[in-house]
Amino acid sequence: MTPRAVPGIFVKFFTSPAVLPVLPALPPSVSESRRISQGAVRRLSLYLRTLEEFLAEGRQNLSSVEIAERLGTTAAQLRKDLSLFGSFGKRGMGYDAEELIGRLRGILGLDREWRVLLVGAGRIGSALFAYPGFAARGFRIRAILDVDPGRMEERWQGMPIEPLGALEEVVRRESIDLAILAIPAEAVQSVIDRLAASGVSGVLNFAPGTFTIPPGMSVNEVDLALELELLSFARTGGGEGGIP
Amino acid sequence: MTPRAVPGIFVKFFTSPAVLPVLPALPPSVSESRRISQGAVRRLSLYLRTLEEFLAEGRQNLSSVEIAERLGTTAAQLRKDLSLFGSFGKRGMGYDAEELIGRLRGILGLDREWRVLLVGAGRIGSALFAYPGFAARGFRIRAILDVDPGRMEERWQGMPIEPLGALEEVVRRESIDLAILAIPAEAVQSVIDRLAASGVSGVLNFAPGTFTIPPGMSVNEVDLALELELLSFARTGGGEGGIP
DNA sequence: AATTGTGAAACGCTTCACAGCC
DNA sequence: GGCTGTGAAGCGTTTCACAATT
Repeated sequence: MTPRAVPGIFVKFFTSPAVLPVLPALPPSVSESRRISQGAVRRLSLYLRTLEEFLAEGRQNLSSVEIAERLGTTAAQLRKDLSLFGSFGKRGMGYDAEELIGRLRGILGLDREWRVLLVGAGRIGSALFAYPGFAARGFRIRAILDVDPGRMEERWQGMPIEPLGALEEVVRRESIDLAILAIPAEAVQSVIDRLAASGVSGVLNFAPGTFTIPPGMSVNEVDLALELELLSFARTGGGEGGIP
Repeated sequence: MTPRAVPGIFVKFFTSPAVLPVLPALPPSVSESRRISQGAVRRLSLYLRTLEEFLAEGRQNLSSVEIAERLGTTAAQLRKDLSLFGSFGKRGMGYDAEELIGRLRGILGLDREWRVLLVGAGRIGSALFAYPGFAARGFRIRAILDVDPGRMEERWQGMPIEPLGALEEVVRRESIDLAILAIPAEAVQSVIDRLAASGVSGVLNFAPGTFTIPPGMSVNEVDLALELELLSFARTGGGEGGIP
């Protein structure tokens, strides 16, 4: 009788597979609500990364075929994905790398800074704190929380580790937008609820489990063991298992 | 002109979205090759986790509705997924938790030990080395490699950090099945190639980038920044960006 | 009476193919 | 001539609904 449960995927209001709601966004006509699949959003991120690679190589003008080829996808897929948000190329010419990068950043919400709270200062928390990929995309870790009072003396790059009890205060003080949860599964539900009550509506969670997501909140789950299980399945070939 | 490129997904021989090839597996008739979607495999992992939760609570007999409800999916989806591999329930009765757990473990290849090589002893490598979720699923880290010669004095839980140059020797010595890559993106391609040449055919890679996957190899990419970008997209609502 | 397993229908995503534009 | 943007076709996945089974 779980009131609102959620799988290893994520959610906002949700329908079944993994769909993010999107407001007008204005491509075809005017005000018209659509839904963008998680797959499409993931691909937009990959297009952005690939364009940055090309730009670093000095390639300014690119066709959908070139971009798609490098990524191992198809040009039609790329053009269809972009067409969900507008029309960013020139017929006969292709795309301007710099311009498309700017557009994608805007679409993905990467044209601003995101103020991030790290909850959990264990090994995973420490690795994420130092992960350069976050800062490169505008995600700034502004505060660190941990349950263990023994950690309160520590400073990470000058940043104090504050007690979990201070969550609400810290969220307010630092105007936190998003939280990263690197804590044991047992602690996740309570932290999610407190974050939601404090107005934080985006959470990246690394502890596997089934949680109830408050309405309006987006939770993205990363289950590291599950990612390895995909490989054990692939290497096993589906495993015998069979039917009697 | 990349010969064989790959997106942020994974691959074995692959078709477009994300499909794992599966040998006979024997449900419907007999020898007949099918393909299981990555989504279905992910859900099987989630069913397994949920059944273990139920079993820990003392619930032995479960209906598809109960399992699906806890996970936030539908009973039809669960039954369809299971039917890809056989028929594991009793009509009118539901599923026996213990038996279905065993079947799922077999299907996912979790009924054995996997000998894992950790490449990269930086912060992420260190977090993964200590991650308890891997051991709980039978993934045993048997060796650690790093480029930095200064690390060679260290012992992690008694395990030496060996030089990257010893990769081939270590793979042979420890009969490595799978590798986890926690190294800079620049180093990934060469390590993938050397692993493939040494007979390691499953890789979990944490460095974002576009790589060429040798035939027969499965690579699963986890891009931590991309997981946060999904949240920035969700919170932005697709972002203005708009069309001129 | 309850619940599975599964064809068939519905749905959504990907690919095709070409009109429209540069 | 070359390449984008997009309706329509194709295809895979999810949902429905019911016959089969305990």
